[in-house]
Formats: sequence, C-alpha cells, structure tokens
Amino acid sequence: MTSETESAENRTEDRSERRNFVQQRIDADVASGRHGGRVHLRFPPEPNGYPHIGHAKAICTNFGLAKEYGGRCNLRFDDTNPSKEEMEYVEAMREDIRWLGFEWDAEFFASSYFDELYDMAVRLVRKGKAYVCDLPLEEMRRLRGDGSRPGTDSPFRGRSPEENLDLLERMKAGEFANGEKTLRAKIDMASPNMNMRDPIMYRIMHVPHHQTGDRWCIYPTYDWAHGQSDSIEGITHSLCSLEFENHRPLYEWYLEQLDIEDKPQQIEFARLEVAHMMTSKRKLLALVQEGVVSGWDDPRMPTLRGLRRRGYTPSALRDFIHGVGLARFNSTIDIVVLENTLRDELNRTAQRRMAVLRPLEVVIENWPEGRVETIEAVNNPGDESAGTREITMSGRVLIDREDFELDPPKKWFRLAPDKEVRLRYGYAIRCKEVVTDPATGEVTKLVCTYDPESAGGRTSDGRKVKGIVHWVDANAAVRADVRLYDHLLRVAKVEELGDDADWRDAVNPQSLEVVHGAMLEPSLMSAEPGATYQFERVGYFTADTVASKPGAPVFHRTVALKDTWSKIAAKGN
RNA sequence: UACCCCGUGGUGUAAUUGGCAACACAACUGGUUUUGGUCCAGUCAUUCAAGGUUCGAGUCCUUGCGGGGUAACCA
Repeated sequence: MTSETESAENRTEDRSERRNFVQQRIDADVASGRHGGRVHLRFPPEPNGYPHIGHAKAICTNFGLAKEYGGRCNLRFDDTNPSKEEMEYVEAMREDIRWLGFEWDAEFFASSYFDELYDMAVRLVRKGKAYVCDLPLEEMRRLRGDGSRPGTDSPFRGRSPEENLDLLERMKAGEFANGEKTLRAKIDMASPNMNMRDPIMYRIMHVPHHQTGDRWCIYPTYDWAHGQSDSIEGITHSLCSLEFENHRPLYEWYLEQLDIEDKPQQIEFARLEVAHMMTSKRKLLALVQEGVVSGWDDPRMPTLRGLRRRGYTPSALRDFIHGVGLARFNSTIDIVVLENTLRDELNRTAQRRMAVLRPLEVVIENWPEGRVETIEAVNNPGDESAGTREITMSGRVLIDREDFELDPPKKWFRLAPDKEVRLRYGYAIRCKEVVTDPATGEVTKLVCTYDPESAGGRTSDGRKVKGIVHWVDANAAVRADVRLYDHLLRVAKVEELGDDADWRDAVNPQSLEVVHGAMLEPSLMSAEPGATYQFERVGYFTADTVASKPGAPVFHRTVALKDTWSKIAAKGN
C-alpha cells in the first residue's frame, strides 16, 4: 500500500461526485466533440525563479486533469523575456514537476516558435492588422488613455503594409536600438479593455537568450506568443490565473485574425494563496540574498525544494491541492489545512521513535543496580507491518522538561512531585524527590521509584495511570541537534501590516529554533537523510538532507503533532 | 475613476444546472486509547443586502453594498 495509489483512488472516487467548473467545461467539450473530443493541456511556467507551492497548484491541475481525461499535457517554458530568465530555473522546474509525480508528454519552449511567430506577425502586417510604431514608451502610455478616457491613435497607425513590412524586417535585423520601435496590433484605441488598445506584439531587446542565443533582438510579448504557441501545440484548454481574464479577448482576437480553426480556450482560475506563506518571487529572493533563510531549499521556504527538504511528500501536496479545489474566487486557505494533510499521511506512514528535546534526568532509586532491560516497542500502532524494535531501560532515564511541573496546573497528568506517570512502553514511575540547583532554583534531577509489576500496560493493583510520557535510556541515548521550524510569516498575509509597512516586518523572527543536546533513541543514528519519523508525543521529524552526516543525522521538525493539552492549559489558567 | 471578474458556516470547496444547502478542515461536547496523537459519535449556515420573476431561487433579473483584477515595450 503506497500513499501514491491511495490518493489516486481518492481522486477517482471523487470524480463522480464533485466536479469543479473546469471539469464541467471539459466534460461538456468532450461530450459535444469540440476539439475532436481531445483534451490537451499545457503547463507554461516562465523560467524566472524556483517553483513554489503556487506552481504546485498549476502543475497538479494541468497534469492531473490531463491524466484524468486520458489526455496529454505539455511542459512549455514561456521564455519570451530573456532579461529575466535562466537555465537554472528550467532545470529546477523539470526536477520539481517530476518530484511531484508528473511527467510531461512533450517539452517545448515558446522560443521554439520564434520563427513561426514572426511569420504570423508578417501575415498580420500584410492584412493591415499590425503596424510598426515609433512612439517612445512614455508617449505611448499617454496616448493609450485610461479606463475613463479612450486612447488616441498613434500617428504611425496609418503606415502602409509595405512600409511596415520593411520596418519590421529592419527591426529584426537589428537596425534599431532598444525601445526605438515596436510592432503593434491594430485593434481599437477606444476599447474599454485596455489590452485591446493596439497592444504590443514585438519589442526590441538586444539581449541574448538562453535558448536562441543572439539570433533574435526582437522578442514577442506574452500576449502575442501565448495563444499561438497553444495553437501550434494543439492545446484544447489553456488554463491560466485570474489576472489574465482581461487578456482573453486579445487571445481570441489573434487566433481569429490568423484564421485558426480549432481555437484553444483560455480558462482562468484563482491562484493558490496560503496564510503564513509568501510566494512573491521578489520577496523570496530578498530573503535568500539577505541571509534570512539559508537558501532556496531552506525548510521554511514555500519553494518545492524547501517543502521537500522540510519533509513534505508529493502525495501530501497533491492531496492538499486537490482538497483546495478550483474556483474563480480569490481565497486564502489556512496553512493548518496543509499541515493537517501532511500529518494525516505521516500518521499512516511514519515510524515512531522516542526523542527527548530538553532532557531532565530521572533516577529510579529502586531499580536493581546495573540492570538493563530490553523492551519491544511498536513502530507504528496503526500499521502492524511496520514491525517492532528494541529499546533499553535502565535506572537512569531522561524525560522532557515539559513533562514535569513542580506546581502543576489543573488537569495535569504528567509528572509532578509525588505523582505517577507511565514511561511509554515501560514502567510506571512515581516522583519522590526533586533536586534543584540551589543557585538558580532550576530543577536538575528527579528521584523516582518504579512499580516492577507495571510492565505491559498494567499495574500491580489495577490502578489507572493516566499520564504517559516519552523517555530515553540515559545510558544508551545519543545526542543531536534538532531544529524547530515555525511559519515564515508571523502574520497571515503581508498586506495585514498596511500599505506603507515594510514587508520584512511580517517575517517571523522566531521561525527557527535550534535545540542543542536533544537525546535520541539510538536507532535514530542510522536514519537515512530525508527519512521522517514521528517522535512520540512531539511531532514528525525529518533527518535533514543537507546538514546530516553519516552516522550523525540532524533532525528538524516537519510538523508538530496536534496539541490538545496546550488548549486545555490555556483555558484552565 | 473606467472596464472586467467574484460574494455559500471560522476556512476551502459542493449543490444532479430552478427542487430537502453537502463534503473536508477548524472549533466545541462526549467515548476509546500504554502517544493529551490516532480512531469513533455528536453539535455548529435560512447562501452579502433589498426588491422582482416563479408553485418553488444559493442558482434567473434589477439595484445597492463588499472584495479582487487590469490601466508594463513583465508574465
């Protein structure tokens, strides 16, 4: 039983019940035979940054939908602006898509179509539907007007197709400087839709391109490239985010002018926004550059490599995205939903271990001198096939400082003076004496007794021991650093701080806490980097793939366990 | 300001297209439990507002209110 198959099954099951608006559209098209009944999608990232959780939504949606309909999905790098793009990001994207569990049917670059796109532009020029404009940036902006005022025709709008053709060729040949001329579609300067006010198709950029080198010095804009690229690839449904809504008429206009028959359909849906996460490339870059995080793969980052290193699994991410659904409404989902999806999976799959983050020594005074007992511990109570392991117990154990209170609050059923708790898998112990440092008042040691009849969950007289604490054998435990991560943002959204606040104030200054000298069950020493365990009663922890050394893993908290006690404590006090 | 899109529990999505408002998470109650975890049971909305059409409206129409997007030679 892998989580892979399980989540796939869930999806199929859901298919008959809940259909989002995109599925409903595709259902209708398949039924009516539009596009010949084909479903062909594409995922079109611009290679200008590391993929993050937002990309995961688009990836899962496009590849997932294609799979669901038995259709195809291409990977297409939307590389029309070489000044922002790099091969590094192309590689990262490929890697992360595969990690998420998807494979593209074909890979393309928008730049592969530069020749065809140019020929199409020539056709539009010949038809009198495009012209070369000499207006400088500022002037063009002024003449475009704004929402309440119609624009004014460019003085170059009336150039003849012959003149335009000549100028376009010379633009392509590199005769002009950056910004000196543009190719514009001739549509309607009075359109209420700004995108239709003679939008730019080509701009001059004397910049080398990671795919085409210095072959081109004019580059198509997104609008001019996108629909045509879709059409060339035979895309049926072109999914994009909501902010492209106003571009749809232009998308369709170009296809119409080019007499394209089986037109791909642009469908917009809302981006994913997760509270306490940040997906602005600019801001993430700043965090990396300013050393706030250790890199793009820092386990606090919302990047797919950050989440991967943190211990997120592809299936948990897919399940999360699937659960969020698709809509045309901008919403923010709470990060606890993401965390819960992960916990849900890890609860089923992660082996249990014991680890004490902040050790407190417990001496068991009636434990027979020198005796070491071997105890069999279950690896996963919900999965018998996970088997068992052996741990040892001696007269000196370590428990977590959080599990002892000198003056316990109400409903406390952990350890306290003269109170009894059970050591998980081990014996019940009672606290007889508390040793404190006379200088600081800090508790340094507890002296306890144990009930020799209390192995295996019972007690000598049948009394109930409500509290159970995790522990390690002081003589066998191994020392390690453990990193505790918290949300990168201390507020749900950066915008909460107000318009003139510095977004850096939204960053949680305590997103990382390093715990030195945690004591772990010895079996954890052989943990493979990337392996995730549940530290019982504490949370899920992953052996860090970067910081771990052979035989000396460094663990970090992937996600904490649900903590009911903190709620009770908060209410009761 | 103009144009476009969108308003369903605390959150994210459903509602057989005009027919008993459903699912998940969160929260709260209780039960089980050698993890205060898991698991189980239960509780939690007259669908932004007003009006209209209709036997019947979350769904259609009008107006208002609220939120978002756009007004780059970015995508």
